[in-house]
Amino acid sequence: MSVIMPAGSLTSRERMIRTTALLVRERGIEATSFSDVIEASGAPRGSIYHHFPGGKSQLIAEATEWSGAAIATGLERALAGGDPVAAMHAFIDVWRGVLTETNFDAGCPVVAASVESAANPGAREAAAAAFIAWEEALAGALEESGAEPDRAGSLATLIVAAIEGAIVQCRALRSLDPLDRVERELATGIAAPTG
Amino acid sequence: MSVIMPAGSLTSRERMIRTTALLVRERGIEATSFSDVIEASGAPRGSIYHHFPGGKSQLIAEATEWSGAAIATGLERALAGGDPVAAMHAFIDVWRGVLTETNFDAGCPVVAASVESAANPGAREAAAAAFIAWEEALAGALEESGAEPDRAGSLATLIVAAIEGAIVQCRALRSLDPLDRVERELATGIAAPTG
DNA sequence: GTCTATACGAAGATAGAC
DNA sequence: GTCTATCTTCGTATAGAC
Repeated sequence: MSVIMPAGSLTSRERMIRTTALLVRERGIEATSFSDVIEASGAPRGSIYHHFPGGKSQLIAEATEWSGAAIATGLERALAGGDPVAAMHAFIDVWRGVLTETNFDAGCPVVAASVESAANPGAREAAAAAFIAWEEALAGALEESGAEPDRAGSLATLIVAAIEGAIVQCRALRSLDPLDRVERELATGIAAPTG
Repeated sequence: MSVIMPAGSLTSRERMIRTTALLVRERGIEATSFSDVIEASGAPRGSIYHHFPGGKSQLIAEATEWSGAAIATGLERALAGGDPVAAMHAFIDVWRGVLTETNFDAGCPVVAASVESAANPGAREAAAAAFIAWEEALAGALEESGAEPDRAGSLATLIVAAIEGAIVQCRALRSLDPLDRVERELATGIAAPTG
């Protein structure tokens, strides 16, 4: 890669990774082919194995890693406001946007990586790392705003699991209802933690 | 199909559907081929398009439908005891068994149907029907045991979403921790519903 | 870094015999 | 209801020129 990299531009390699992530969140891993990535990204066909000598496994793993990091960044930005409940609403709003803008065709690429991890161990590892990173960020924010350290971790896992599960349901039902319901229940549960 | 059907036996067609469901929960839809189903079920190759003239789309849709119904049956049986919280624990225990017995290779086939629904509209519809059926059963039981009708529905959605999301995380992490944490949080949340 | 050409296998699907 | 054979398409991956 050249040392000169104008701000805002993307290398062919980066475009391929982003495009792969976008395709995977709609079709899944196995249904996303090199041809699809080439066509959608405009990347040159001959450079696939130059940039990704490990072939599709490597491309998928890197796309999953990129997705996990991108989502983590968005989550951390929301959490920086200091209010975990408000951050959760903002985070859910982003997913609402993804679902409606794609007519419920897109979901979370990290979930796809887990569901189709049998032939993609690298993607599975990247998915695991993503879940851990998201939940650590959430748990830290929950603790800072007064949650018992013992419960912050499990509450963070509940939030991530419920949102991801709701997204899956939204895609199947082609409706935002599951996400709306989960948001409502999570908000009351976090605001009034008992037990 | 013959009229004579000894109890406990399965037709070739039924075996194919069950086997497909088991393969899909491990590999996903796209990574499950006819050859895999033939080999794993022992079904004769020449009968695929006899039983499923709609090809793979039909087989996948029927396998998703069967999975949804099987899980609904298990859930309703657990709920028949009259204690929704106990039923939830029992339900989660079943998933713990699936995860450990398959060394975290298997998840929920209905989730796979949603994630890979782009090329499988029939599977998507079957997944949607499954989610609705599970949540109606849960919501009914929650109402009967005293939950406000208004909240029973959203609580049922939260439970299903959280468990499904936890299963996805368990597969990625190869650990039961996410399911354990979600179970704990759900139990306290249902036992002490505020808001 | 990108190109073309191609090898090679596997997939879903169909036809026609038994 | 099941078999074999085959068609066609598409997938990943590689080789070697530019």
